Amino acid sequence: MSEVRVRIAPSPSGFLHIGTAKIALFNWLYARQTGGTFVLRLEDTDADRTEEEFVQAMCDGFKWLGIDWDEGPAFGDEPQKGDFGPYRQSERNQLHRDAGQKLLSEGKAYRCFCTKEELDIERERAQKEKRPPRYNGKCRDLDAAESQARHEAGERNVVRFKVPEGQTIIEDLVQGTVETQNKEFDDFVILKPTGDPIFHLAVVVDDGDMNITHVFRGDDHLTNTSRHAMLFDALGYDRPIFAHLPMVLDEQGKKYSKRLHGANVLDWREDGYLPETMLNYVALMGWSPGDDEEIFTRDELVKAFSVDRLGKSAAKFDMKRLQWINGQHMRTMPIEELRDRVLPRLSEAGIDFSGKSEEWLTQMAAICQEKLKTLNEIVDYTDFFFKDIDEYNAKAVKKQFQKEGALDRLEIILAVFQENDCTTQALHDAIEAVCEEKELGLGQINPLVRLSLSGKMMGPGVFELAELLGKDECIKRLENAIEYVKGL
RNA sequence: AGCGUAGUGGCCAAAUGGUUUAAGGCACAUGGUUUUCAUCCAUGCGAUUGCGGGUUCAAAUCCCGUCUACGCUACCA
Repeated sequence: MSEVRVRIAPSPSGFLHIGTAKIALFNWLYARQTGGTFVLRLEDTDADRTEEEFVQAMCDGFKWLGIDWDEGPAFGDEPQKGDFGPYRQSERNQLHRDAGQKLLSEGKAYRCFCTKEELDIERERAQKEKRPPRYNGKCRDLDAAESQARHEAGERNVVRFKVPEGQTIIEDLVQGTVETQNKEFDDFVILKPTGDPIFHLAVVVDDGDMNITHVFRGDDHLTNTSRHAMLFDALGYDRPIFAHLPMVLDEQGKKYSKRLHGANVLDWREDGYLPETMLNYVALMGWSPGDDEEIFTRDELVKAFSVDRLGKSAAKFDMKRLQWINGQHMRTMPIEELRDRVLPRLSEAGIDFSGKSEEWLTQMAAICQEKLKTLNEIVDYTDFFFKDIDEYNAKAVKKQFQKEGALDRLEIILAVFQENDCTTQALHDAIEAVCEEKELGLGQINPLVRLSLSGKMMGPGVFELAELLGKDECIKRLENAIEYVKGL
């Protein structure tokens, strides 16, 4: 068996779609696991929809996910890689034309002079009579010489593939044996009047010429695969092994629309999700490990992946599950790494942390690690460190500051802070001791501390955050809180 | 209209004829964890395996039918 060669062939008409990412992931996993080659090929034949910035945007998505390619086209700073180029379909046009001509000259295809209008009428009639809409093969048996003459005279025509008799059998890695009667297919077009290829011809030629051995793609192509198989055969290529994967559905169970937030994989980066989360989650939509393991790093995925555990049914996107997976990854991440990933989110929120030491920032990340579900939540969890409290959480004010005895308790807390070292341990012990002495519960003290120091009712542990805030600042904030409560 | 694929608790899914009174996780609920939110831990909740037949001693698993969803049937990709 020759070396595994797989590919992802997106049409760069925008961003990297979550569905494309899923397909790319499985191709990539297979390549990495087998030591094979992962090829990036751009299906950019739809010229007006393809722009260089789209190519860049799409590849930014791949890079963020950590899906790297061994062969692919040049763009931006990327050099062309690989010996099977060009890797843009638009630059392979002549190859496709030649393949079409070859089939024509071998009698495996023929020119069709039917007009579009004729065919439209025929199709409509078929619909009305509840017959399957298929081309009737009118031009199939046209005399070759006559056909050529009409073509040379400039008569508009397309080239159709002459679908052979018999049946086509595909051994799909996911779908199993797919057997189709060739008579279910009409003679489909392979070359447009301009001589440009139709998609089906182009992919087959490209996959054939690039020696692609395995094709993992969306199951929307399952029916097309029989056509492709016939084309592979007719052109004398070895057929690759196919694996048709179910597509990604949105939370309503519909095909993931491009317009939906989250269709772009980079939307998830923006929302504070980790690339390994996306890989992990998407892998679990359509593949399951044999055991109860659910959390996988990129490397673990490469190791654990196996073709025979791919599923056939489509899965709906589930935000809650994604969040959970993200939390799991955040928790196992080295603290320095979490710090470095979280800091840019603070910058984006306009928070200036340049005055803090690296050690302090690491500590800040550490006290949040067990609580965060997304990177973005860091802002809500820590912004009070970097600015004065301009407003106390209204609900918390009602629940804490406006309670009977709040002021007395704040005075007690202030005394504790004044008399003790401002460390997690010291504060904890001191508060506990005071609680016992005054017969108070921690629940009557800690929420007041939190609210006074952070203005919020949630966040990192109170003593931990107090230590990071520093003694002077804590005392100042407690005094402010006392003034505030007096004014109520 | 033909052909194709899928249908297991709200969601992801395991189990391809029997060790299953259908795993596990998410979500949800309750309790505990230095208050609350979150995390974590524990417990719990919840499925006549789309529906109807059949084969079998035995079916989520095999067969037939049916419904629903999606895909392909483009001079789109």
